[in-house]
This record gives sequence, structure tokens and C-alpha cells, in this order.
Amino acid sequence: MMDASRILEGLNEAQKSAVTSDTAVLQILAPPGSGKTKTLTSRVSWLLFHKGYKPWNVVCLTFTIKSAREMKERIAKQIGQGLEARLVLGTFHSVCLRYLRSYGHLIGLPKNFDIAETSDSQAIVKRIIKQKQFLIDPATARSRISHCKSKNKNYLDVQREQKKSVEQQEFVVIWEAYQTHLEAAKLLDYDDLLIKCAELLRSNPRCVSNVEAVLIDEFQDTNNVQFELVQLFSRYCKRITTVGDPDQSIYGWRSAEIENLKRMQRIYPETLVLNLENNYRSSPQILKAAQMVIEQDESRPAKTMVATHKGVSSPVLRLLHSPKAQASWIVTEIKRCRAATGNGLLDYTDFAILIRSASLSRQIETAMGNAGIPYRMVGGLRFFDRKEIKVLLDYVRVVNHPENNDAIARIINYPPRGIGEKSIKMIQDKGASSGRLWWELIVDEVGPKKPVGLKDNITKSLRVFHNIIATCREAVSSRSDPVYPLELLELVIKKLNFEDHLKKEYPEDYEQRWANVEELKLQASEYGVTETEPMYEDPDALPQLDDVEQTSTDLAQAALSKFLGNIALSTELQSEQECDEQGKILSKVTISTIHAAKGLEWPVVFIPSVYKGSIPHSRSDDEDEERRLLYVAMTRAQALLYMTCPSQGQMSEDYVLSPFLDERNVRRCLTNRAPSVYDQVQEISSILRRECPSAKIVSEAITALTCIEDDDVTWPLNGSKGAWKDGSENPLCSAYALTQNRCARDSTEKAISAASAVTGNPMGSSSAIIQPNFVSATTQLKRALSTQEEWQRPRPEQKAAGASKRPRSNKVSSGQRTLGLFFKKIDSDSPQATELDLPAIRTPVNCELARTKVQSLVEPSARNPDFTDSLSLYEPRITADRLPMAEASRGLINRRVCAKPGLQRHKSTMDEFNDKSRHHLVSSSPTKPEPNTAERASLPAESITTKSATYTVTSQQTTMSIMSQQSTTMRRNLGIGRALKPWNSASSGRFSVPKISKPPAS
DNA sequence: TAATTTGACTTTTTT
DNA sequence: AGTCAAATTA
Repeated sequence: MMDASRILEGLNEAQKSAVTSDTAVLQILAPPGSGKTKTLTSRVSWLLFHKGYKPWNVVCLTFTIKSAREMKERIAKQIGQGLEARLVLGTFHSVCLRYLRSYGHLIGLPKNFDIAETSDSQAIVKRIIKQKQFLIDPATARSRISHCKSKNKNYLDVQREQKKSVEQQEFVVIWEAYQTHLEAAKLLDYDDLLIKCAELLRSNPRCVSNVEAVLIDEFQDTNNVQFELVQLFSRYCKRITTVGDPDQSIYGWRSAEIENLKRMQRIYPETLVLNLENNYRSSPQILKAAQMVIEQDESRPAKTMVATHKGVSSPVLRLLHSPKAQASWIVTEIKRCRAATGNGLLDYTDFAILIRSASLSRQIETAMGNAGIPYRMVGGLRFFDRKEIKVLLDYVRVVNHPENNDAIARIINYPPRGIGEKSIKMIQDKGASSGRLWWELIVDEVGPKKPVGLKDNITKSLRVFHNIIATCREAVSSRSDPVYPLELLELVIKKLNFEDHLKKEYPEDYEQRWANVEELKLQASEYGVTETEPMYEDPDALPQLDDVEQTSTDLAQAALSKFLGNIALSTELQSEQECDEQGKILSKVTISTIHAAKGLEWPVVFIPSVYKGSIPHSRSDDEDEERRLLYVAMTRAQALLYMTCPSQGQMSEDYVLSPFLDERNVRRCLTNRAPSVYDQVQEISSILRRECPSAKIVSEAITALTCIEDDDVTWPLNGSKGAWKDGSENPLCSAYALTQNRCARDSTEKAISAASAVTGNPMGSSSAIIQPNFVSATTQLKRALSTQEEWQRPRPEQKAAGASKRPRSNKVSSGQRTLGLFFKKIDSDSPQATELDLPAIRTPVNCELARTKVQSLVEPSARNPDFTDSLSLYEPRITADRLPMAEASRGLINRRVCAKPGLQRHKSTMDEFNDKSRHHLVSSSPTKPEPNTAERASLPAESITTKSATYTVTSQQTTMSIMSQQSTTMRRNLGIGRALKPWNSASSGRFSVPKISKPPAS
């Protein structure tokens, strides 16, 4: 056992008093970086050691799986002995689930109920709305239900409310139907988990008679139901510790009530409020800037944050021309940072790129991929949202609960077995009219009774389905030899010939999908009983109380329910650290949403796309919350913070800097150009508490860089394009860029003389540039550049003024938009251009037709300079003979190689398609069998055979390529698709389910 | 009637 | 990389 006095080691006074306080109700207000988690975990240890509380009587609640896990790990480190596993510690949802599993029968919950996750309830609501022919948007209805539930209302409450609008009534009807449906299918949705648990504890307070203390992390995120739960859990002991920070409340959309902090103080007047003020994370400059941002909210009570670190340079607000430029700038900056700190002080894991929405990751991922920087994406597609996993889980769910009509509907014809829409409708209708479950109907239908009256051949297919489920059910419920999750899963996979099915359905990425299945099997193997390790000591079990009976369990069933339940509650896609063959941990840059980054920190943080519409998000209606979101993101940074804003979007729409940053007080704390970094190595090391690399190492590392400073020629500081108007290379630009390269002596010399020739200004020799005076030389060059007229390009605003005359319709899709732009230019002068039938053009087989059509359009408007201009704009830079197909198909070969799990696919498949579509697709021929990847790669470069046709590629007609480029169909046909998200791969996207391990004997 | 192909449209944040 | 509905094909 550890020495209890060491719990307080390394804590400051404020933290110590928080940890040791004897007060019953304690509220700790902890700004970012103040050691919040440390304080909370220390308090848990303190309570165990100095108050003698038993771990299983202490309830710790968090909001995210991540923080639950982190807390558990930290407590484990502090107290060890496996005692942490005995704590009732987890997310609100998972703790509620544990209580409901143990005591659910007390409020009449079905044994082994299932959890309806978002997509389930979405589907249910959708169906109800369709059935009742209401016009409410299903997503809105669902979120409204959830919102009401979080406020502890039920549909009867809402019904009783005065507003009797049609919409309101419809809403109540939907809600009621939804709730009935859930009940029939023995499902609880996420909100129900909390509500039912509250109900349980309200009516059976004895369930918590053992609880000695309740601790809650991130209290500002609680909603009303959760607040009540806290009260209920502490009903007897009345000992509550909360930790939180109103400034970091970013879950208002999930019905979190910041008010709960004050409510707490009102309900428990004896509440002791403690403020932690010291910040141990960030540089003072970062703190200052973040403070300036959060203080724009005037309704907020003032609060102090005290920096404990020495300063480094100010955070950066860098303007860039486009999202693409932004991505490549970030990539370059990461490389530069690493080199400028000796390539050892900062590892890839020390960098994080925090984005407002997951969809913004695209360009950045591409750039990172191209540059070969390893990264991992947190968030995005969840593991069990993948098709192949979902299907298998649905089978398991049906085996567990044949009442679940929705799950049956999803898998009754998957893999396709001939049971189509019509047949399903018949079952559904019959079910609705007779009030019987689908499963009952199916059981009868395959027998002699035939209540639905399906056709014989369809009954035959149904029999196949029935057989699978029935066999599995028998296996599970078998008294003598029950089957556990893994075995069941394997049984399902075998019965379905799932591997063959995947091969057929996904010839392209079958391997990955199968790897995902393997991963699922691995997860399943953690559950259930093996002969050597029976599940008697389930750490999830709650302590046995004398006077309350726990739900009795059937082992196999329970293991199954647990498996499914845990999966539904471990939605998080937090990739585990991967190791290479030598077992070393692979270092990767983190790309994450801001929400998912809460509670974490990194030495270097990038916040891209800080424009209006992203932060604050255009769909958000709470500006203060968006501001707090930016605050949270900024305060994740320890030493270096970069915020970047592209001035133009993909469709050249103008972006405006986020109003949160476009304010004088904030701007004063920021610089517009990235700092040198190499001159701050010492300060950075001290903030990170790491050893400082020697000057020699740093200078050597720098030498290898192409550009030592932030390259403001390639990426001008004002966010304009870094090249000549026509896209050609500006000799002065390249000369300037080269002056920053200390090692490329020869080329620098050449570039300088070339530049001198252009400007007529003699410039310093390269040797002068290379060492101490290089700054003055670059200044000279800059001056030379600024005298050139063309250098002063039109500012973005001027451009916008011209474009705004013809407002673009926001209705057109991206494919049409390219065309729309294209044709709009001739619009004014030749109206017939609009007659062109767009869908016809996008069909590849109609390309030939369309080509003639376009050509005929080109002729009459040949005089129009605007038009020819735009045509040449689309002319391929690289002509066909300079880009042989072998080169163009490199992507395919790449893809084949990289399909192996563990390898990253660097070149985006879209790039590859772009390469190809510089050519014109002219002919198609009838169906041939789909070639597999290897065959495809060995095909003659000029043709590609797909399921439906062979496409031959020739080299002409740029116009066509623009149109075909965007065609989803063609991409599908070519088997190219858009770039597969790299985090889809089995190796990078792991999900983790809390593992069951045998707790050590105490 | 089922299966497949095609075109249009989307993508805030999480348990 | 999906979904959805409409249109085609088997």
C-alpha cells in the first residue's frame, strides 16, 4: 500500500485545501490548466485513505469516456492495488446503465434491455413521421425530444402545456409513438438511461444507501436530469465534490445548464467554493490572448488566471489564401517547428490540429498525407457505425432481442436474399394490424400457417434468415452449453458466409473491412465466461446490499447484453497508440475536433479555419458558446499556438475572420507571422519541462530546412495568392524564397543574379545572405519586389466587388457549380449557353454528344474574350503526351500497395482521378466482369474496365474533363471514388470498450 | 418484383 | 463516403 501522505505531493496550497477539505459540499472552480483532474483524483485518493471510504461506495461521474478512463488511470497510479477498478467510476451513462442492469427490475424494466443509439432512434422517428405523414424534419423532432427529456419532461408534460399549435400536437404524437415503440422493442435511448436511473433512485433510494461520496468532473456540462442524479446519488451521504469551469461549457447543445453551478450553491447553502487560479500549462502570451477572447463575453463574472511560466512569442494569427494553402502552410510549419527545436524536443505527438467540425479535416489530411507526416484523426466515423460492423451487431442484437423490429428490418435482406421492399411491407402491415412482433410472424410464416402469405420463393429466403437467428438463439439459451458473444459472432459470420459476402460487396477494400470484423471479434472475446476465468467477479457489479434484491442474471444472456451495451456506450473513436514492429510507439500528429480535445493539452496547437461561419458556426445559435469553444481550443496549447484563416473558400467565396479574433484587444496579443522558434528553444523546453537541446543540434537541424522562417512569399501575410496572376513563377518570389535557404548556395546565387537582372538592382552576394546579414539582404529583395507593379496585386475585396454583381445561387451542387461558373461567363453575351442540358453532360456515355454541343456553343461566342479566357483556364497544364497513362494510373498502383492495413494512403484517389480526367472519355462497351485490383493495375493503361463498361481514355477536350471530374457516377464506375478517409482503415480507427478483467483479490 | 444503376445532395459538436 | 429516390435492367 502506498504512503498516504504522498497524496499531497506536488500540489499547491489551493489544490491542497480542495483535496483535504472536510466540507460536505465542495465546488472547485478550475480554469484551464489549473490541475483540475489532478485535484479531483487526489481528492478521491484522500477520501479513500484518510476518510476510510470504501472504493465501491464512491461514485465518480464524468461526461466523456476519455476523461473517465484518464481518471481511472491516474487514480490507479496514485493508489494502485487495483482499487480503482472497484470505484463506481464512469460516464453518467455507463454508471446509470450499471444501476439499471442491477436494479432495473425494481421499476419494471425488461431484463437485458438494449440501448437505442442515435441512428436507431433517428430511424424510428423518421418512420413515425413518414407513417403519420407529418412534415416535421425528423432530425429536428429527435433533437427536440432529446432536449425535452434532458429537461426532465415527458410528453404528457408537454401535452399539458398551453401552446396548442398543430406542430406542437404533432410533436407530442410523434414522441408518444416513439416512446411506445422503444418500449415494445425493449430499448432505452441515451436520455432514457439517465431518466430511468433517476426514476429508480427516486423510488428506491435504498439502492444508494451505501454511497459515501459523489464526485463529478466538468460539472458545468450537467443537464437537469444529471443534476437530479447527483442529488439522488448523494441522498444519504450528502457529500458532493464538483469540479468545473463555466468558461469551458461547450455542451449547451446537449442541454447542459451552466446554471447548475449556481443552483448547487442555492440548494446546498453550505457549499464551499474554491478557486484554482494558477495555470501550469500555457505560456503567458497564450493565456493573455485566450483571456481577451473569453472576456468579450461581458455577462461573465471576472476571473483571474495566473501564469506560472516564462514567456515565449505571441500566438500567431496567420492569414492564408485558401484552405489548401492553409493546409500546406501548417504542414510546413510543423516541419519547421520540429527542426527549429533540434528535431528532438518536439515529436509529432506534440502537435495537435483542432478543428470546429470534422469535415474540415479533409484538406489537412491530404496535405499531411502528401508530406508524409503521420497523423491520427480523433472523431469522425465511429467504429461500429461502419456497415460491416453494424450488420453483425444487428444480427447479435436480434438474437438477443427478437422484439427489435427495426434491427430485423435492417438485416432481413442483408446480405441480399431476395426479400424486397414489397415483402417487407407485407410483414410490416401484418404486424401493425395484428399487433404481433415481426419475429413471431416470421416464425409462423416459415411454418405451415403462413399468416403473412408471402410467395413460396420468398418464404424460402425467409427460412434462411429464420434459421440463422433461431439456431443462434438456441445456442445462446442452451442451459448446458451456452454460447458467449465471441462464439455467437463467429456463428453468425459462418452462417452468413460473411467473408465471402464482403469480398463480393467490397472488392476494393475488402481487406480493411474484414480487418474491422476481426477487430470486433477481438472486442467480443473480452466478454463472457471461459472455463479458466468465470465472470463471478465482474467489476461492473454493484455491491450487494442487504435489503435490495439485484436482478438475477443468466450468464450467457448477461454477457451478451453487456457486450452490446458497452459497445453502444463506447462510441468514442479514440485511437490507441499504435506500435511498429519493434514495439515502439508511433508518433503521430493529432487532428481532432475541439469538442473531443477538451481536457487535453499539447505543446503546439493549430486552430485552422477561424473564419466566421466556422467559429462561430453558421448553424449555431449560441454565440457565447462558440466563443467558449474557441477559448477551450486556445487553452489547449502549452508553448506555441497558431490560428489560421483562409481568405477564400473552395468556390472562391470570401471568408471573413472570426469576430472573436477581429477585435483590437485580441489582435494586440497576436502576431501575423510565425515566430522564428529556434531562438526560443530554451523557453519552450522550460514550459514543457523537457531537456533543452544544444545550440549545435538546433543549428544543424535548421540547416536542412528549405526555409528557416515563415515563408511569406509562398504564403503572403495578407492572405493573397503567392504567385503571379497567370500562375507562372515569379523569379523574384523564388529568389526571395531561396534567400531563406541557408544551404542551397548555388541556386541562391543564381536566383539572386536573376532577380538583379529583373530589377536592375544589384544585391548583396549570396555569402552575405547566407549568414549574419541574410535578413538585410531579404529586406532588399522585398523592397525590390514591392517596386514592381504586378506585385501589388488586387486585394481580395476588389475582386469580390466585381464578382458580387452576379450573385451565385447557393442551390447548385458542386458539379454544377463548376459548370455554372463556366457558363455564366458567356451568359451575358450568348444566352443560348443556358440551354445546355447539364445532367446529360454528366453522364459519361453522353460525353460525346455533349462535346459537340459545347463546341457548337464555343463557335458563336469565339469573339467573347471572357469565354475563351475561361476555356483556357481549364486547359490542362500538363498535356497528355507529357503525362502518360502509366503515370496517371500511379494512384491505382499506390492504392493497391497501400491497401495493406497499417500503411497510409498518401496520394488521394481524387488526385489520381484528376490526373485521368485531363483526358477525355470517349467510348464505352458492354458489360465485362469487374476486374480485381491486381488485374486492373495490369490493364493496358489506356482503358479501364468496370462493372458496366470499358472506358477508353484519349487525350483531348478539356471542357469535358471539367464536367466528368465531378461526376459521382463516373467515379463510382471507375472504382475510384473520392479519397477514402484514411482513418477508415482498420489500423487507425480502433474503438475501445471497457475491458473486463478479473479484479485482484482484496 | 428484386436488384442495380444513376443523379442529387450532404458533412457541428457527443453519450 | 455515405443516403435517398427515381429510373433501368434482369
